[in-house]
Amino acid sequence: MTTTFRRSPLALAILSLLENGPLHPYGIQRLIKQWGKDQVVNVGQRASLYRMIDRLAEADLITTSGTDRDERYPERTTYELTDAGRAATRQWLAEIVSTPRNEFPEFPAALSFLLMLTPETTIDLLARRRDHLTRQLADLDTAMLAAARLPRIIMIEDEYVRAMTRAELSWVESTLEALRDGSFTWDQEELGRLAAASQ
Amino acid sequence: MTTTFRRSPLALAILSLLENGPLHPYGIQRLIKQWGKDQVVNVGQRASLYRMIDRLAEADLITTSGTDRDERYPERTTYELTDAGRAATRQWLAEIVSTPRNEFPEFPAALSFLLMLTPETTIDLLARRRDHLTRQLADLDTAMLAAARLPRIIMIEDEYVRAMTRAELSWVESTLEALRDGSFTWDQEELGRLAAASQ
DNA sequence: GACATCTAGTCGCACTGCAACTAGTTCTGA
DNA sequence: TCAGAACTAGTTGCAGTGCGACTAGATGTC
Repeated sequence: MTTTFRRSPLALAILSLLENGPLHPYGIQRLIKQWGKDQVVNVGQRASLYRMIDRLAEADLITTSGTDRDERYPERTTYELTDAGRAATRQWLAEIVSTPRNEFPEFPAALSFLLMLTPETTIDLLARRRDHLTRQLADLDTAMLAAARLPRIIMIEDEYVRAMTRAELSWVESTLEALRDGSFTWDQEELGRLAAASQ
Repeated sequence: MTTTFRRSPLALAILSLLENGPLHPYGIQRLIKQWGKDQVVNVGQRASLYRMIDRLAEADLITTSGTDRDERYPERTTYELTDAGRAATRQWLAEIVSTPRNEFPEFPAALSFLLMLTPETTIDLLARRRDHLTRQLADLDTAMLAAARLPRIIMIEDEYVRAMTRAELSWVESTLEALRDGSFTWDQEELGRLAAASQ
C-alpha cells in the first residue's frame, strides 16, 4: 500500500520517536514534552495525536506490537515502526530540510494590511510585540544554557528558533524606531489617492 | 450575532480589501495577486476563498451589495463591509501584530529529528536549502526595487519577509560551515548511549 | 482550427485545531 | 483525613483548511 501519506510535523515526530523502540501513544506525548520538542511539534491536541497514530497504522507506517501491562495503569497498546515508516521518515526529513515552503504565517499577512491602522496605533502594537519577543528570547537562552552540556544536535532546533526570534526582534525594533522618529509614516488620504490612481 | 468568528489570514485579507469599496470574489483574488499579497495570503485555493466569503456573509461581517453586470462575463455578486466587519478587521490586526503566536512550521520540527540522518546527508540537504533561500532573497530584492518609489507601508511585509529570509540563510550558512569543518557532528552510537542513560 | 490561458465558480474528501467530556489515579495542603 | 488539583489515558464532534478535480464559457495564439 504505497498510499502516499501526506507528511506533517506530528507524523514525523511520531515516527522519529518510534525509532528508539516500541511505545504507546501517551508515552510518545510524554517524550515529546520531556525533550522540549513540544515547542516545535504541536502535541497539545491529544485528539490529533491519537488520530494520527491510527492513520499511520492504517497506512502500515507503524504496527501494533502488543500491549504494555502496568498494574497501575489501564492496558496500553504499543506501536513500532515498519520499514515503510522508517523510509518515510527519511524522505520527509530530506524534503523539509532541503526545500523551504511558504506556510503563510499570520504576522506578515497582517503587516500587509497595517495601512488600515494609524501609525500611532501601530507603534503601540509593535511595542507590545517587542516585549513578547524579548521575553521569548530570554526563555530560550535559559533553556539553552540548561542544556549546554548536551551534544549540539540535541538542541539544534532551538538554535534555529533563537536566530529567527532574534531577527524578528531586530526588525520590530528598527521599524519601531523609524515610526517614532517620523521617517516612516502614512495617512489614509495619501493612500486613497494612490489607490484611485492605480485603478 | 456576535458568534465570534475565528480569525484567519484569508478572512483578514478579504475584509481589508473590501475597505476600498464593494467587490466580487474573483476581483478580490485578482487584487490580492495584483498587489503581490499572494506571497503572504494563500488565495491559491479558490475553494477556500469562496467558502470564506460565504461564512463572512453568514456572520454578517460582510453583506451582498448587488451584482456587477459586465456584458462579457457572467453576473457576479459583489460584497461590502459591515460595521461589524470593519471592527473585526481592526481587532484581528491588533491581536496578530501585538502578540506573537507559534504556528509550528515544519522546518524547526524537522530539525529536531535531524539526528536520524548522518551529518553528511545533512550537509547535502542544507546546501540545497541555502540555494533556494538565496534565490528567494534575490527575487525579493528585485520585487522591492521595482516598488521602490511607492510609500514604504505598501511593501512593509516584504521588508519583514526579507529580513526573516536573510536571517534563515545566515543560520543555514553558519551551520553548514560548522558541519563542514567538523566542529559540529554526531553519530548514532553516542546518541544511543545518551538515550539509554536518560531512561 | 487546435490548444492554451483566463474568467468564474463548484464539489468533495482528508486532515487539523479546538473544545468538551469521561474516568480512574495520585499528589497536596487545610 | 478529606477535598480538590493535577496527572494518566483516551474519545467525540465540529468547524475550518488544503488540495485536487471538474465544469464551462471567453479570449488569445500559433
